[in-house]
Amino acid sequence: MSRPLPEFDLDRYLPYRFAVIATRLSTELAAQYREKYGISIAEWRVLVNLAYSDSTSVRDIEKRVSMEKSKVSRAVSRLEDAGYLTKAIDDNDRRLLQLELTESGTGLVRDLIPLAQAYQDELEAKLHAKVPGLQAALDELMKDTDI
Amino acid sequence: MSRPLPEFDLDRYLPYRFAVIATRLSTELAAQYREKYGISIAEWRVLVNLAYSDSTSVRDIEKRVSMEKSKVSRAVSRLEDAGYLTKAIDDNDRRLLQLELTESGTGLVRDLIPLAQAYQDELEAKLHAKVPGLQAALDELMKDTDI
DNA sequence: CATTTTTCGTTGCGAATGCAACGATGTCAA
DNA sequence: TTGACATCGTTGCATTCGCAACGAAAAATG
Repeated sequence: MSRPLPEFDLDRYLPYRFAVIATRLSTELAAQYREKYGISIAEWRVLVNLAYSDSTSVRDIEKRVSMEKSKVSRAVSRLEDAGYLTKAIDDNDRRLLQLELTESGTGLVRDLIPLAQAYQDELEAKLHAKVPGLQAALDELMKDTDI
Repeated sequence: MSRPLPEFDLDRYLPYRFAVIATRLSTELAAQYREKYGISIAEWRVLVNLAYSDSTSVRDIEKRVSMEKSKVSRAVSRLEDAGYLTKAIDDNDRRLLQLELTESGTGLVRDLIPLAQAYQDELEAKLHAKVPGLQAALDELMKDTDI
């Protein structure tokens, strides 16, 4: 007969839980963005990072979002083609790109944010008092890039 | 001049945070699994679900893990080819599959679990007292399939 | 300086992904 | 019973993905 399996509580296993929840949250949102504005999640992240952080290069975004640089690069190219941002070479370091939202891109972000905020509000309402504890835990998990 | 952007705190935005953390956790783990045992995350999930839950059909796993059924189906096929599980037709409902780990599959799970548990322990150590609050929040987010 | 090493962004490529469509089976109602 | 409808798992297909390799540029080394 085979030996018994080790004890293991799949329902508390954090990598698994995070993956499942992240997929659910993102899929829901992605549907809204794609349907209404024709952009993907990767593109959404690039737009919002340009609008709400100091990230200006592909590398800045890559680091900040833990997104593969090829994924960032392709998202940026699509957004450029759509006229939502411009690429320029950084004069101080000619390897870097300086990404900048266009008027059109800024306008798009203005439209996207209320959708995002509404979803956030919905989640926080559902979580009630659990929000601070959750955010504190997420802070901790984000702390080291290399867990 | 363009109107200002709405207020928005990207660093607290839950779908975004979950996606980033989930990617980090999974990527780290996936490297270990692939390197040591040649299996993907999708395959890992199928194996562990068969070992530690009552899921026996593709659909059970699909529901439990929020994984596309085609993804489950392909993971199952690869695992079958590798000899880790068997497919049988459910006699009560001939549309369903009854998936079952082989000896070899059970052995593999026995090897995988300590790795997974070590990672969980590491995360919990890092989170200290924040674990219960986090798990409670995750419970809440998992509650409704359709958030 | 010259040379080696590192960094940035892009691209090629094979693998994985999600979606829709499909055949087979089961369910339900007329 | 029969026909319409729903469900399960697979597969085809276009898209996306991650990784490695690359050229260009900068930094480090000597």
